[in-house]
Amino acid sequence: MTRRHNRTRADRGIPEATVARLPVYLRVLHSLQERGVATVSSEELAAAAGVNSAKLRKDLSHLGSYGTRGVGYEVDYLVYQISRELGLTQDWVVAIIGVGNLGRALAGYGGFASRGFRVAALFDSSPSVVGERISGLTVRHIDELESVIAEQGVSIAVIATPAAAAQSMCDRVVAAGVTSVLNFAPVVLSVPEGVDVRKVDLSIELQILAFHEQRKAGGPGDAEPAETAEEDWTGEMADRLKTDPDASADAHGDRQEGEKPSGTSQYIEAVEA
Amino acid sequence: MTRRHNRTRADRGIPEATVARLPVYLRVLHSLQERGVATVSSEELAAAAGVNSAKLRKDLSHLGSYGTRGVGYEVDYLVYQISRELGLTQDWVVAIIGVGNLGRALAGYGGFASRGFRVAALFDSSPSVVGERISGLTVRHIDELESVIAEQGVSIAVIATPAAAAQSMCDRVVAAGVTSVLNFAPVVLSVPEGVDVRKVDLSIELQILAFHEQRKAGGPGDAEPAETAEEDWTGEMADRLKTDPDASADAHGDRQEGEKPSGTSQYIEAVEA
DNA sequence: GCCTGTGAAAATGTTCACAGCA
DNA sequence: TGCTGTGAACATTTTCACAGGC
Repeated sequence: MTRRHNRTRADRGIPEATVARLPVYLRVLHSLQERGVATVSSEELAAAAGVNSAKLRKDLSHLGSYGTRGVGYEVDYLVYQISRELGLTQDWVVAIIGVGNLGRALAGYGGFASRGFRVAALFDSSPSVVGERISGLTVRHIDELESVIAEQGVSIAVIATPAAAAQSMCDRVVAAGVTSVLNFAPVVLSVPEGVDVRKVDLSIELQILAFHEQRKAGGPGDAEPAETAEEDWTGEMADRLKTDPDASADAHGDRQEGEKPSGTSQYIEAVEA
Repeated sequence: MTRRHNRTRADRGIPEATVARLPVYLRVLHSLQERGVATVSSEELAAAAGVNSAKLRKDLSHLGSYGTRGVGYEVDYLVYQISRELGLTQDWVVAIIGVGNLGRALAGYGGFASRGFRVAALFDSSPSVVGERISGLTVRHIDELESVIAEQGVSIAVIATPAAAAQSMCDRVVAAGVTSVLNFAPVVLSVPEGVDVRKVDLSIELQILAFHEQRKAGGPGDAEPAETAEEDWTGEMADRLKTDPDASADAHGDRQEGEKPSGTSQYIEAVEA
């Protein structure tokens, strides 16, 4: 009883794994539209999306029976169905918090244009940034956060502040009514029930790649797989691994990293385009 | 028989889901180190990392028995073990391809400093960018890609080019010897066996949030769950959904999007003022 | 008594393989 | 014949719950 109606055809319960792939299918379908392709088979679509065709068919079957046996899927129709399922047939109002290097890149990113998202406001705390015009928007001071979010009906906030400011900014946007947060700061945000958070994190991605890269060579440290517990561990190694960065307070508030490696601070994560 | 040695204690087969979480634990542990915390329980660590404690314990158990019953885990030691497992006790040489808004943000991102990653080169094709100095590095022309990758021993490439250039740049870095790629361009990259690709994609994340956001309101279109197949579909809706953006070629080669709402692009620019 | 490490159960996700419709 | 839609097998991941060491 997740939703009000009694389960129908496609059922309202689409698996998370499927939801995460629908945007990929949609992107491929869009480019097929551009190339004037009218129909596509699960095999072709799957190949272009980088998944196996059985998986693609099962994914699409969760939305309903939108294909034609012996033929394939009609591109336009499928685009419409997936868009509708993802909620892209309506507009979502987005606010970007933190206008540093990353925030600028995001604000200037035409990808929001991928229909469905409208960046309505940019916020920063630094006087040297507030008032600046970026991609057609004037950067506002975070003091205006609550009022602007309410006025504009922002429902998605993109947090692109330094790690130290992320949680407090998150708390504020949530208190102001935002129910979805996309976090680019390298911290684990905690939010109340009912609020969704997704994170994008460059250093995590790099570390995962490093893990596999190491495997291609040969096990951890590229040496013996470490048999016993204490093995080659020495207290002094702890120091080599100490100079942390992450959650370290930025002393200040909302300046983005990059320019000056202020103290030990660094980080501010990832991104996207 | 994944690796050469016969399975030992921790076994070389760490689940992917676990690998993806280790960096998060590591980040939390680093901040505990900074705060001078010497020991932590699975409950505390899990809470800070935003996961359930049973999951955390199982994850760590894949690395070995590094905890003490009745006590918890020694922070320094765990940092060392996770770092080693992730391959962060050695340095990985990184190259960033594409120095647009995003590439700059990435290049200036101190997060690489999180030990283990060293940005050794920046590449772009635009004459107006080549030669520029960013974060201590001089931007090189992509013609030098192959030679620099070989010289510097780059093993991880970060692709921050427009969608249209991504696959060809990927092919080149792979041919030059790179075996791990972090892709920020909105395209599905295809690579030969043995090469790892991870993607970071803003619009996909936003779309996933939109899906859940829509659910909080009420089903697709916020209207009837669409009973029959043809339902409210009309051909004209196809047009509303056509003017794609994403995979659309940028005509040029390596300029980042944002500045010029090239052609059909919408939103972003016009919005607000 | 407290907290780790882990079997076993449950849930989720993937792949196979084929029935059945166009 | 060709390709979708889907049961059923398989694989992975999560969660439970508790045995056992400190």
